[in-house]
Amino acid sequence: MTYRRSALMEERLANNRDRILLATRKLVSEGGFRDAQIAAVATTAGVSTGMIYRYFPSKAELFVEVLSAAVEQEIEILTEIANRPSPAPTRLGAAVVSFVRRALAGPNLAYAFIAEPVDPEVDTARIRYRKKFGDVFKAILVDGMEKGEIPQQDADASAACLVGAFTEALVGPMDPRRTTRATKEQLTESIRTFCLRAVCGIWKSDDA
Amino acid sequence: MTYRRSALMEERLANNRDRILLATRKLVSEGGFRDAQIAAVATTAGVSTGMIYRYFPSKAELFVEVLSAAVEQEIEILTEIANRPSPAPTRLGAAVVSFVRRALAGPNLAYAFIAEPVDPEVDTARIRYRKKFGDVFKAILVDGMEKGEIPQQDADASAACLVGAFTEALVGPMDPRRTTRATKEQLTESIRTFCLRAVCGIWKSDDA
DNA sequence: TCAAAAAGTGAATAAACATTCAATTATTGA
DNA sequence: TCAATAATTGAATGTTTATTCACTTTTTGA
Repeated sequence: MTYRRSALMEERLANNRDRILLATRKLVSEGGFRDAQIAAVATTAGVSTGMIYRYFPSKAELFVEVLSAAVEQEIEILTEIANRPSPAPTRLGAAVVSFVRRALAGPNLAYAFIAEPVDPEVDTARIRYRKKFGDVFKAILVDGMEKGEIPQQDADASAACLVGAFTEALVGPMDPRRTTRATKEQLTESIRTFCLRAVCGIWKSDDA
Repeated sequence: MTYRRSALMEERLANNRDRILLATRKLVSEGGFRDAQIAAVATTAGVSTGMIYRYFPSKAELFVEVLSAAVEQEIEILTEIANRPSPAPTRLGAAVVSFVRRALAGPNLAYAFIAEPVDPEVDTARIRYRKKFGDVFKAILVDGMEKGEIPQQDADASAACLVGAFTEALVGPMDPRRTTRATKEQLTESIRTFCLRAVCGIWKSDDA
């Protein structure tokens, strides 16, 4: 054989893959899956369309990987909050605020995460990830109920409701461009209050 | 002129239109907008594809009309509940339960209402209708706050959260086919509890 | 019954994209 | 430098559907 991948080449390949993922993520963040056609991804990543198929078997799998990476990162952050030693309501509020702040901060995948992707394969993944997302909140609820910090309730239903509540409040009403910092903080606070009261009955204000 | 529409003909035309709308609604209920291709709609309605374009300028406008009719009917029911003389929390709980029960009862547009349609034109309509939907709940909240039945809160945010909460709880977790009547009632109750506590702090149980 | 006008049909057209692949360029080790 | 191999390209292909339109059938009023 007169060809074997050098370390440099290996790196360049990995680089290409990352560039494609990044480009996809960017497009999806800005305009949803709708705007992330293969041609657009290729242009944004600075590669050819054929290139993309060297790294990903199909558009659907590319989308799934983008979604998965985004959700896993998000879940990691929220899990850290969920495992803190503070009281369950405090952790829950902190988790909600953490997610909402990031979502309001700039273009992100929140919308694509909620919305229905065109592709059934991606859709399946999306539902799975939403469920996983809810599980973080469910864990806080279950823990809080055990410790008597949160009243008894249907943890599955409450977790789903929580996820629905703060995602809807984010997607629906706001044009992200015409929103000041203060308005955003106000909305964040309103959502936190809603979510805390929803599961605790009473709103507690301590941050974390 | 040797042709003018007779009353009978007029009726048949209206009938065709309705059949097309009904067929679209059926397909969307069962498989989302994805499954409602013009060809499928035509077959289901028992007309030709060309026919559809005699009654609707485009697929998008057909979809919007289906969505609009469904939402308006839903809003009418909920508005009636919102205008009852009972205390605001009672009305709110009743409205939530009313919507959830219908959604769980069988194939319906709940999913399509929440999910992202493929077409931007339909998407715009969808967001508008979701907002309208939230307004019914907002009205109950505002009224309840005035009467001191509901604690002061950001009515816009709470309304959005409510809509998100009960729609998510409906779409996410359940396979409608593998769910018993009892389970459905249980879920309905869990959602009601969540929503009531979310805006009132305390859960009251009276039906309506 | 007849001709004008409209309703109705569905095969053909068109547009939008994902995917492929023959050809080209780059990399590697000898 | 060279041949072998891999990476890369982007025009061509295939697919999926909305939409159109030339043609057929039905309806209407005289």
